[in-house]
Amino acid sequence: MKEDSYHHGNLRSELLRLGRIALESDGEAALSLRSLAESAGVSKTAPYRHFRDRRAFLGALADEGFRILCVELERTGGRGPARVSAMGKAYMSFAVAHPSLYRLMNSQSILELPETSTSWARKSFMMLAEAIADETPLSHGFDINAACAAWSYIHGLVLIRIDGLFPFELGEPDWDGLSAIFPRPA
Amino acid sequence: MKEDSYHHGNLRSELLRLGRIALESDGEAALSLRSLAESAGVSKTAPYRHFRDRRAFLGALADEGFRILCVELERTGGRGPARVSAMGKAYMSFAVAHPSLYRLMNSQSILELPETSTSWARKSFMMLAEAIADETPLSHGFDINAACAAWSYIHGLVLIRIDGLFPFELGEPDWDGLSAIFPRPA
DNA sequence: GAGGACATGTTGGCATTGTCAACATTCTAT
DNA sequence: ATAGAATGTTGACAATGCCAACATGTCCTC
Repeated sequence: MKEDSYHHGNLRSELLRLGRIALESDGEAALSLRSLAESAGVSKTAPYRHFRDRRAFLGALADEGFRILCVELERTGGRGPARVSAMGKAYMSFAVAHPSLYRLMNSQSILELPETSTSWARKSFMMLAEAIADETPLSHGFDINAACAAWSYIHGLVLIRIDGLFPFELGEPDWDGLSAIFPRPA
Repeated sequence: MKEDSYHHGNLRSELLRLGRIALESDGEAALSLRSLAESAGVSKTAPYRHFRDRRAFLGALADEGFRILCVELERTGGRGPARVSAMGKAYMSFAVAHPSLYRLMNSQSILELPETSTSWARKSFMMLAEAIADETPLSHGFDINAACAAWSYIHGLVLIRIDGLFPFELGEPDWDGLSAIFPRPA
């Protein structure tokens, strides 16, 4: 654990910490393992002892992100419509707080990784889906299409906001109406 | 225009053509101006006579994409609800046909470019927004929040589909219900 | 404790890429 | 024809991902 010992002691978590910072300040494309290694005061290839390659490192960052997201979704209280809108808000808050991380977490090449992400990613989705299912009339049970529709809407809102896609001023989304929109009667 | 002349003759459009192909086959991150130049049978720095830098090249690709999208949205006929759902379908079809291009068109760093995209990008959005406005009760007029909500939903659906985010089988979205969902009465 | 397996870190190197500067060739307009 | 603008080429530099070979430290076993 010494500062100047041959072994760093915490390199893996230190790289992840620096990676989070670099990711949010300059975006994924600009993130390089070499420069992170330098920041950590370690040689250029040291990171490869902890991550198979750059993609695996990004996968680990994304995995962390999903874990945090799960915690924040879990923390939302309430039941029924209130819970759904609280989750929508929490989801948006997370994305606005960590926009590059949010993009990374939902990027194709990262979610393709077999070893990382999938479980936490799936869990965070299931939390949303279940909150929506609670809201569904019981006769319908768990409506996968309604869950996907709701998620699509939130995902779209989030991206349009964090990517600055919308060319006009926007008010706060109508979170309270969220559960009223989905699911709709067939 | 000769094959082996010093001047290529069509380098700009040839690079764009090759760029579209490379973009869809390997994704944006793997696209390199050097390799495109080589494919075009031209030296590694020739592209810089036509595009300021890599980002500007991607911007030109995105611009083309928006132009095509506008054409395809324009082509959708109908009025009222039918037009809205037709546009939703056309939008999705475009994205599914050119997923990497769609991602590029909606990426932050590209839309930041001052010279490209903005006008066509804005136009394609306005087309969607106006179709939705047509559908809005006239007393409401052009409801920017409703337009954004509808766009968010479609954008989310598209990304979830092209990025393969959804961990379950999905049915076709309920396009016919689209205009019934947004706008909703305040 | 001695010694060896294993984890972790380092050096040097290679290929790819973006981009610049300096130079070459061709086209266009006068 | 000739000057100047377009367009293309060569050579170079720095940054990066990643590999191989080697160094150093940790830890477990005897």
